[in-house]
Amino acid sequence: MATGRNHRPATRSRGIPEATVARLPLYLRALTALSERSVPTVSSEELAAAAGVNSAKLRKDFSYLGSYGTRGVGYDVEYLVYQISRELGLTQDWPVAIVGIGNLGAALANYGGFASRGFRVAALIDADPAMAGTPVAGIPVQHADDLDRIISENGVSIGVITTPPGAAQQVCDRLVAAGVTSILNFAPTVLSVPDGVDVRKVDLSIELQILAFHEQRKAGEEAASADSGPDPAAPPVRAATSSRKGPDGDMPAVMPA
Amino acid sequence: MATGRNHRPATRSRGIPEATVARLPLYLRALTALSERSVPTVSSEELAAAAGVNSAKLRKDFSYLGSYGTRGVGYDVEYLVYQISRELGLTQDWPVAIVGIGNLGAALANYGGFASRGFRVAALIDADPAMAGTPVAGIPVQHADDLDRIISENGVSIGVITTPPGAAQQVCDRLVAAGVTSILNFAPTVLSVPDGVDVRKVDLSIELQILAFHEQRKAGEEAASADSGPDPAAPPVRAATSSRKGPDGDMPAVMPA
DNA sequence: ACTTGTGAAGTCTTTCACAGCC
DNA sequence: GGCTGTGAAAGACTTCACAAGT
Repeated sequence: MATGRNHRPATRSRGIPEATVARLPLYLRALTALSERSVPTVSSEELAAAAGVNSAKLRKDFSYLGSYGTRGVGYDVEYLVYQISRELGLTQDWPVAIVGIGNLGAALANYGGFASRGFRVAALIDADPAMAGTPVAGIPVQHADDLDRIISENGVSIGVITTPPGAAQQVCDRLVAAGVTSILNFAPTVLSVPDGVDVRKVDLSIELQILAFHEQRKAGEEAASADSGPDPAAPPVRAATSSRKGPDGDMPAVMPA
Repeated sequence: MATGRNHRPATRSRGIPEATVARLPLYLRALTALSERSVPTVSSEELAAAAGVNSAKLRKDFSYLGSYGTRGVGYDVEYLVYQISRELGLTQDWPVAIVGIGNLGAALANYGGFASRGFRVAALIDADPAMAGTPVAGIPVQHADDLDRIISENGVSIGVITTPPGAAQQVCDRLVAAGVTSILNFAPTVLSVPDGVDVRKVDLSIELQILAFHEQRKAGEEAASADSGPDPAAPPVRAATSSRKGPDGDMPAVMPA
């Protein structure tokens, strides 16, 4: 796992499954909406619907946190909001630094969802000297030369990388050296980090490619009869006679030079 | 053999596991980089390292596509690039429409990774009449009133939603009505769509919250040298005052009225 | 000698279904 | 009547380890 994943082996620490952790924010959002409408309690069925999951899964998820519901009644909204927030660490303030203030970096700096929940954009950093001082979302951009100082002065432990791919690894190294231990990476690169540093990746083009895969399936199914396939751009050629065995779409065999 | 029949694996992706599909773009990116450096062949070990996964997983993934390697040698880079591209449906052109041209929408419109592989930003749509006609990333923004026409005229089947959350479901409905069958949703909302429509979600604040969870745990580990509590599992301590039995941190202030 | 491809084993996640409580 | 909490079963995914091929 070159992505610097944090593997916590056998020793059963009080482990909440990763899949559950990934859904807690979803529940929290749904609960917050209910809270704003002053709904006092909610059943697993209702909450699950609002969060877009099924209710058995939700109940199982909550069971890892403790017994926070009341049989026959449901869950107390405010109480759950607090418990999940605490579990996620959102009862404290997390200063975040965004590195790479291009289109995407600026969009993130302006994104309301950040500030709304424990996260505070503490610094914007860019390598372009021309940007230094320019305020983006009301926060002045600082130069990358000062990255170290900025990170430690602000006590930043979560960094967001929105640089071009070529710069991402280097920025990552510097962030880690300065004390950052969690990174959200928007650059389409595989980052390598030392043990103990978490990386999460958001990759727009990967998401689109996954959609395209399913989209293609749908189209193929529809016209399952004819239409053997539009001849795409020059397919590479494969060598010699041999044991190719693609599941269906085998192709004219040719080999690259 | 297994006891059960093969039921639909939720997202029917005939044969190829969803987890594998999600990694194909990663492999493709690594392969493209190799291709650009004119590397002719690559072993599962090398390619796995470049993609940030382990080699057994990669080989298993490829085995779902067919036997595209050569034992004792490795994989032919160009050939694999083609096969994966075809599998993902990237040998054809996918016109994409982005709805909601705020900061994020504009960032996406400018994002090079889109165009680079089969995806073409065919239309930008926004509800603000003041934006109509303004070019963003060289493409004029069109008004949401014409959404229907724009989608069908351009043959768009993939839509990207970057509107504020309040507008997302409505936009989604209109996209679906106009013929879109795959949606990439950046709005922090659970979209409901009819069967046959795929939705993928990218949620920035969720990613941050997951990082915060792990970050918090790291901090706690450091400090609490002694194990966090007497008993991590749930012992039948349910007596005492009331029936709450959270793992450790019991309530502070935020209880309901 | 070297690397792929894959059954089998292991682990993680989801779902079922019902006991227990309101 | 209601609903939660949870063992147990089912299923999906990963990893192991080695036979088979070049």
